[in-house]
Amino acid sequence: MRRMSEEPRTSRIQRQVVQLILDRRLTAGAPLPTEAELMETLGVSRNSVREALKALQALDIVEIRHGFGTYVGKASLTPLVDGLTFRTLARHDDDTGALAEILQVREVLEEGLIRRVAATLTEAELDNLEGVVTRMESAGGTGRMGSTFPDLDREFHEALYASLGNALVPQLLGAFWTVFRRVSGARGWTDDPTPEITVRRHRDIVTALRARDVEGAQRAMAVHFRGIEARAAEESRGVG
Amino acid sequence: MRRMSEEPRTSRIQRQVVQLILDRRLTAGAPLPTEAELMETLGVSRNSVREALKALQALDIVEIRHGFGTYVGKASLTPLVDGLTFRTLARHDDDTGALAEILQVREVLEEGLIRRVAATLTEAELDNLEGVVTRMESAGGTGRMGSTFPDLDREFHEALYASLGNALVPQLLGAFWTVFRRVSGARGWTDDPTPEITVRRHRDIVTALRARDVEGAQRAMAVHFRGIEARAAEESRGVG
DNA sequence: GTTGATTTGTCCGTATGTATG
DNA sequence: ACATACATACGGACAAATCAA
Repeated sequence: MRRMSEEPRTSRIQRQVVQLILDRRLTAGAPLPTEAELMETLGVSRNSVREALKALQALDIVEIRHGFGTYVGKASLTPLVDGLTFRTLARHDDDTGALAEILQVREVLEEGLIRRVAATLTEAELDNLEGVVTRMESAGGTGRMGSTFPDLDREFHEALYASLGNALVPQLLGAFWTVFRRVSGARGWTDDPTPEITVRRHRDIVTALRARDVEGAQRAMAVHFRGIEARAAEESRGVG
Repeated sequence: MRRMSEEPRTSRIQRQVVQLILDRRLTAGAPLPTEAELMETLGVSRNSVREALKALQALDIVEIRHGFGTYVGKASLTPLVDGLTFRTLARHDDDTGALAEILQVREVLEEGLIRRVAATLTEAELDNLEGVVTRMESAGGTGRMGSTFPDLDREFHEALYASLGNALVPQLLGAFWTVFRRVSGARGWTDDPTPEITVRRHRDIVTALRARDVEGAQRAMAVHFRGIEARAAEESRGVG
């Protein structure tokens, strides 16, 4: 007769800590019991507590501040970023494939999302978007492309879907964007060689949105992604 | 004179282990150095090694088997599932909001994706989809709904996008699906009260696809999601 | 089936670094 | 400068799980 294998202590502690957060209705930033308190409450050693907290920290469910305390985390999508980055970098065989998959998901998402915001975008929001494009233009025109240009690109896509009121959307898109950029950096890719064209793609999107042309906006977004895909393919060809 | 705060040891070890996997071109399932070897190679204590490995395990970048060894993980999207589940459960204020956000992302994704597969789906794949729907029908018709019905629903949506050749898509959809189901379970929601309608929605999708009616397929998918949203809203209203 | 070797799981005690007052 | 509270890190020890002889 073999005893059913029990759950590992660390996993159990992880669940218990999560349950504690849920039960006490703690929100992000709220202080958690100290390691010593958790040791006593749960009846386990410090090592077990620490290993469980480290795992939860990796998921951004708890945040540990050295010499200060442990707090409820923001549960951001950084674990997704880390995982996707690792996946992409680890697939040496199917090099450009993993990035292309992420790009396709982003493309499908944004082409669908832009249809939904096209009708609800206010003039003020359109002005804001146009302002971002103008800043992209001046950033790209001043010779060498600083770190601001990609950030403005990200800002554009985030601002575009702000009116949806869906907090998950910008986080997901931001996660994909960050993975793309990290992998690009790790592979030593050059910056956008034709920023003027990229700026124009964005301006086309705003123009279509201002005209309340839903189909045109989606088409402009699709064209934008064709450019990104072509560039990614070009870069990976140049490296491989 | 204050020394610049150094990077925490555990974080550094995490990066080093990841780098080791990348440098040695290890793929999922490949054995990693033992804790003792890592201790010596990296010149750190066993606890530090273990905490780093626990964090990487939470990200599914490494897999630890008790009494056996440590291996390269599959880098699945389970961290995303854990994070989204926690987020949804932790937001007591905006209860149904977090689930609705996930549902909206899934909806935008699937409505866009079905357009792309509509043209490339083979007759064999359509037959397979129809088979899944038929099994759903019989599972729902036999009185009480076992655990097979939701699984068949998931199988349908996964098989639908298999021809895309994008491995990320089914994983992402599967992650959203799992979160939805876990949260439903945690809230004690009942099973689908009208399985016949759900089955019909799926059959409508297959019918449209078989007719190569792209618009119709997208519309059928949209209708399907309207039903899911309505049910979710109903359930959360009944609980709240 | 038992034993032994290997590897991870858990615990303890101690010392050190960090942030706050 | 000092004291307190807390997380970080180390070394040693034993328990539990797995596999192979």
